[in-house]
Amino acid sequence: MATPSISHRLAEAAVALFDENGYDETTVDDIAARAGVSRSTFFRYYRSKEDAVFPDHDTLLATVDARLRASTADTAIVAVTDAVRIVLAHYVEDAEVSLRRYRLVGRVPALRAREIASVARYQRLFREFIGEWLAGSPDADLRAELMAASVVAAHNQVLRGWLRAGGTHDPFPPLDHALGYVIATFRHLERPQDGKDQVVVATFSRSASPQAVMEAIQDHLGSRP
Amino acid sequence: MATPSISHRLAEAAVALFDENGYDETTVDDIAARAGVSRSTFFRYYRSKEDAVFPDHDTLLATVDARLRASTADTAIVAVTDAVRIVLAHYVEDAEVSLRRYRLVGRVPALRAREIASVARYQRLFREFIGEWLAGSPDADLRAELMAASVVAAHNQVLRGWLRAGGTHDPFPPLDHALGYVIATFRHLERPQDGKDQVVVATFSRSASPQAVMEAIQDHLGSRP
DNA sequence: CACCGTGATGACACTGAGTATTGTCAATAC
DNA sequence: GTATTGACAATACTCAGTGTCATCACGGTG
Repeated sequence: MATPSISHRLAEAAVALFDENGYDETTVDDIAARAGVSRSTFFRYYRSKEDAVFPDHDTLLATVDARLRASTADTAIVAVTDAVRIVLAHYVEDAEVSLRRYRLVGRVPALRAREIASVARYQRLFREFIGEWLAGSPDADLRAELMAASVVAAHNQVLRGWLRAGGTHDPFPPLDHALGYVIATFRHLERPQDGKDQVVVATFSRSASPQAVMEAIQDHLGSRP
Repeated sequence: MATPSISHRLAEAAVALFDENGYDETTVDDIAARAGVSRSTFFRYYRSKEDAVFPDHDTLLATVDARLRASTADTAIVAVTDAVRIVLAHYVEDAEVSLRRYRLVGRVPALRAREIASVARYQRLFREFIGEWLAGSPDADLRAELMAASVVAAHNQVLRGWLRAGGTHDPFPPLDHALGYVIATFRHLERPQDGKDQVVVATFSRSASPQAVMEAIQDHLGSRP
């Protein structure tokens, strides 16, 4: 259409003004004026000034939630990696906007706080999903918490690297690497299929003393009480 | 002294009023009036309404920072666990206040956001410290990010459990368990001392097929590229 | 064509957080 | 005794966010 949606015009006006004049210096009136609507209309589309910077977070969160829920215990790991890829893909799709927002968020504490809060919402989602997946196994809550935190941290690390590099390279190989790392690290979280068919690998240095071997074994056993 | 510090009176008045009348329903004027000072005095002691709920976060953060900086690469793990214990100890010291705040934060989204932001600051601190510690090793940034996230997640999991239980039990054994778990999980993050003297443990199910063993080994190797 | 319901928008008023400025008073220094 | 400093109060201001009501465009209906 000739005139893009009001919602989109508002978001664009907001980011442009924040960029030009600074966040605190820009009033909602300014944004509404630039978008050619009234102040009240702004608040009809966005609950707050910050909201205009993160227009589609709720949608994305719902998408991730849906992807996680559309899986069984057998496909949990795939669901998690898929969900993370969805999020990253969302940033990559609109690299222009993502980069501008990244620079903006870096300069405005209020926006940084907002972003951190939304990251926490993803982490909570993953935690709940993984918690259900692991339910019944020992330390399920703890493990779910740790794995959710790691998954989200891995995503953020890759995303930040991509943003800092100016959104130039393809971030999915790094993401796969990072997620592979997380999954390998947490592989022993998976519930043993039938309790007897586990495969575990151990190697010993030929020069290792029996004491050193014992300590390694104790550490290993100590982590699964 | 007969009259406690104004700062303390303000914080107490704030939490009391938030408890009685709700957060949004309480104005800064109310808080100041209850503390027997003027509105402007409130803002002299706290930058915002939320600040009054988390009076000593900055101090605690500085303490943690100091503890981390007062360590070398050799003692990094001890420093991390110590730092986490400092934080938990701070909550336990004043269980009364911690519990009241926990209930309050659970009900007020604005406070929850604030708390999440301060958790992020701890995580950042740990990430930087661990990053320096691992500097030079492959994937140092990624590993630092993951371990910091896990350490913080472990702490929060234990803290939440303690708070939900009403602050009754001693949370340090659970913390040790959780941290032990994290450290065991990330043990292979430690840089090998001299590259040849590692001790690694591997066990195989007697019924495992050679293929299963090979897969396990490949997974193991895949996590250290 | 006149009428009517509906949904989007604007105009406006109000509350309250946070800031900045200025004034006042008391303690301490000199 | 006077000057300086610092803690607090008083006041006015900006602006985010909420709520209410009027207006206008519109599509359908009689």
